[in-house]
Amino acid sequence: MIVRGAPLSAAFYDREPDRVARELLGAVLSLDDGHGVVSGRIVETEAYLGPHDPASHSAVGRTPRTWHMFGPPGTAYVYFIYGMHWCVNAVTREEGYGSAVLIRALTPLAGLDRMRLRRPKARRDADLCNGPGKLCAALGIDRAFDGASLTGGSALTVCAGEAVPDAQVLVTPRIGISKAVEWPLRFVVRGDAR
DNA sequence: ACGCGGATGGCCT
DNA sequence: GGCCATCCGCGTA
Repeated sequence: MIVRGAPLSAAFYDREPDRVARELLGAVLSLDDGHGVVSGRIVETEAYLGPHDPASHSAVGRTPRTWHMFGPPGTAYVYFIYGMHWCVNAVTREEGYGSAVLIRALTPLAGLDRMRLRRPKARRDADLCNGPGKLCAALGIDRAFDGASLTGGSALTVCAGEAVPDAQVLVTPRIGISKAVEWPLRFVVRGDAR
């Protein structure tokens, strides 16, 4: 069975973040930690448009924390939040612009045994990766991957998967933010995330 | 099935 | 000093 195609290219990411967020649904995020591959199908994303988007980290400018959000398209921007969680983004548009897509949920595909070890509190497999902090814990994504390329050549990659038809895509406002709360920039595969 | 609050630490003002 | 692009457990129903 084919669950994973070629890595998505820099050209894929070098477009408007909402477009990339929509098309990232169905793609496969995978991390090879040297013992094997841990991966999941992307089922929830959010677009952060850039410096003019009040909810975007890039709105504060290029600081040490937000540095890699201004990197070239296809870069991983990984940040630490609430004193204990990591979250991973895929940088979009041209280098220096500052837009990205937050990966919010995965359906586990491979390496479930390793995910369970890293997420002992998950009672069901469905709870392994159904949140931005949870999926980073399950895959073992942390500061070490901030600035890594997702387009191949690093241990963390995003590969083509089965396309998700429009009829299965739900668009809603973004979650957990306090600015620009109405903007419809969250993309969810119906019935698959949350 | 909800809603609420505590944990926990780095970063910007 | 205050604010987080969160998660989890506990309370009420």
